[in-house]
Amino acid sequence: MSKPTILRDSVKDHLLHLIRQGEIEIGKTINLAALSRTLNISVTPIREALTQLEQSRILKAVPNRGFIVPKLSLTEAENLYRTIADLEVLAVEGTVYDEQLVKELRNEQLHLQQTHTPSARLASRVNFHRILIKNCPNTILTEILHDLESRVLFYEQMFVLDASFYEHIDNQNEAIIRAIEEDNVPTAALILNMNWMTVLEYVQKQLVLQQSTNYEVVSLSVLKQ
Amino acid sequence: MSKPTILRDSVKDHLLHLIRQGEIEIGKTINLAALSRTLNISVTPIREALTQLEQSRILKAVPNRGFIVPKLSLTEAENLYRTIADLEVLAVEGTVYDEQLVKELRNEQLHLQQTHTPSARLASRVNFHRILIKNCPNTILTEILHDLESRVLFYEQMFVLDASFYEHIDNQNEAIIRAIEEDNVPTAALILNMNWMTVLEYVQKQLVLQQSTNYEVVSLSVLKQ
DNA sequence: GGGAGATAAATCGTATACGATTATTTTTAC
DNA sequence: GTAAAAATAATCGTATACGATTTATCTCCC
Repeated sequence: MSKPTILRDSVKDHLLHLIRQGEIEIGKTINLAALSRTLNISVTPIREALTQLEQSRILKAVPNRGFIVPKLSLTEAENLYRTIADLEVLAVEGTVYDEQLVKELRNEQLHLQQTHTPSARLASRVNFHRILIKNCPNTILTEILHDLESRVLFYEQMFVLDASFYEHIDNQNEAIIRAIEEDNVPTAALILNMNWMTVLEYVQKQLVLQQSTNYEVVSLSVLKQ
Repeated sequence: MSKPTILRDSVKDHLLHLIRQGEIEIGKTINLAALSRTLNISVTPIREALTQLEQSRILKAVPNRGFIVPKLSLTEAENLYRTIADLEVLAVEGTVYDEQLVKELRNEQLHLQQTHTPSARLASRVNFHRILIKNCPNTILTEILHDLESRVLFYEQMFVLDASFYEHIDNQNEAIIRAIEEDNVPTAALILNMNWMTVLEYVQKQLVLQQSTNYEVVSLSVLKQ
């Protein structure tokens, strides 16, 4: 006897997928009527899903205008990534790593090394972190982490991360696994924190670049006058 | 130029108030039609608010039956309070306590000492913690804490906390303030953690009591047969 | 060509309607 | 009297309708 499908849950998954694929542009209103036609359902469950994503802070509701993916500020990026790092360290410290779990980490690490498209790499990186906290007994903590990671995924996929970035990540993941294998949790935690700080630095760099690109566009249009 | 009122936000506040006042019984479906009549609005924004509270995990949606306040399990209580304690310690470690903030803490502590009804004490205790993290620069962290505390408030108000509990809290708050005044953050953090563990122990005790009370009721009805 | 104002079109947020499901009440059988 | 089945009422989740607001387009004037 299977659980009934609630449309808002399906819509929420679909929306998250669209967001993660970068198919929703920052600042642009998500069009309810278009979504309704695409999904062939009414706007009611769509709105319910959207308001849930608003509650998650993945989306922002602009009254009378609709729902948008908000721009990520430098400050918010910093706060998000620092919090993720801190929480994941807590989760790792609360986890017992048996052989099976280490094996899964190793497999995902191998997969990350063998994968070459940005989206596949991102997915693999995400999986690595999911496996890392998979056996954490504190489900509240893992739920929060899951939510926070959902929030940053969109921005990461947007910044078509390059090869040197993944080489760096690769090395850090490797070191994390090794520390875990040696039951050296403090070291694993330390490298894990560094790992997230690496991501933060990269995202911040891209945000600054993006900002100065926008500034140049504005400057050019001023010169046109 | 003020922001337009979005009904679901007002409804959400109202629902949270009802929940915190214990006016919604655990496990019983929240009646949409009754709420619609009470608030004199349609069920649409009510459902939007409810689905947001579902997303917050304050409520649970039971398909085709509606929304309920879920029962708090011992495990979940432990995970919630441990996570709150850990996060609040992080927030305190990231906060600079100036004279003004310490003064506010002192005032709230005095208020807690002078207040005698359970609901006023709970409100004061909550305020104390809010002031404690008020100047934390990491707004992501404070948002998460705010959400987590919302989740446990209902259960705390339900367990009409007694005088010895508040005496204990009082002492711990006093010690936290003193440690902060001495710029001794590690000690403040330690006592803060103990503070939340005290609350956890009390809530767990009440949950166990409640459980055995329910067991007795079931046993009596079996004997009747 | 650009800005301002007016108008039309599109869209949002909420209300209402309705079929499906659950809860409650009534009826039937033992 | 009790349990099970049937009938009825209540409610949920979704679709549709509609007034309010925003966006896009058009026209006029400088």
